[in-house]
Amino acid sequence: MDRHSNLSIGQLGQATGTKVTTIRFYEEQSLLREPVRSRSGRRQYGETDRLRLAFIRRSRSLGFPIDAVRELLTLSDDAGTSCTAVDTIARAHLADIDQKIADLIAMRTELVRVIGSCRHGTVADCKIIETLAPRSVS
Amino acid sequence: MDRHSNLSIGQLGQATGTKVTTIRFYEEQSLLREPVRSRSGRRQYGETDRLRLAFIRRSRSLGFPIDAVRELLTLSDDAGTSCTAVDTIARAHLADIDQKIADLIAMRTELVRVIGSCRHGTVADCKIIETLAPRSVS
DNA sequence: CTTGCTTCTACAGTTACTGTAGATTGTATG
DNA sequence: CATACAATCTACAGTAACTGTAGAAGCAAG
Repeated sequence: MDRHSNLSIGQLGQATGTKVTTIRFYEEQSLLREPVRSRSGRRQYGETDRLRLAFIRRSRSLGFPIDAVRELLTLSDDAGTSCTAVDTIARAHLADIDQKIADLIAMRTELVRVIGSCRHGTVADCKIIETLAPRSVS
Repeated sequence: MDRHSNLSIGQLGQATGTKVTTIRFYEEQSLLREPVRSRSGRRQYGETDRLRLAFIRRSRSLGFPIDAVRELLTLSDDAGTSCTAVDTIARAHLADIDQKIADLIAMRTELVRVIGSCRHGTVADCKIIETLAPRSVS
């Protein structure tokens, strides 16, 4: 009682903030499975598709390229994937995620500081550039 | 004693993990100022450019589109920007940043769980998709 | 002075969408 | 039931943000 909430492509788009064309694009890239079709050929989606698409969109907006999203999805998809493979993928992304979190917190802190100083009537000069330490390049 | 560390475009690319062509692209988009040129016409960069480019790259990898990066840069650039304007920009991005942080922490937690279960020899089925609550659509 | 690497401009190609055209279908009134 | 109007279909062209390549010129080492 969940598989077949039966969303049209338009409704799925609405529910996830995704353009209809983008959904078809993800299908073409096999990020989304080919959905069941109605007698007249229209795509029919369920709750699982909605969660999956929401995940894809969120990941993309966090700056993960399509290939990274694909990898993260395999963690969910293949219950049959070996522990070693899962571990490798998960670990690889963990380092990246930690870096992203640290960067965002630094940005956040600086923005809060600027907003605070604004509230007291002062235009603080924003040091947002300096707060992100340059990435160490191998 | 900082303005003129005199980096070539190649060195700047190295220092920030950016392709030379991408640097020229950012210049064209006025994310980077037009640099001083050597007598023979080669671009010469300084420490300020390096920090700025590092910031741009980091922001991009965090999923901020070019226009958002441009806005964040104006916070740093225009000491003359009004307090109201600064506050508006900063606040607008703050909400986005908080959402990104929450998403990344959720992903991180799930990855850590999967890695942990792997270490104990079990293949946990990864619930990473479910951890990101679907974005509420206005 | 030549060999080889870097940089230059200009433009074509790639990734990840986004929009559009023309046909078909589903549905909400008159 | 008709018919208008929105949603969907396929197919393909356009956009954003790079990325690569060609051909010419600069520079440093041997």
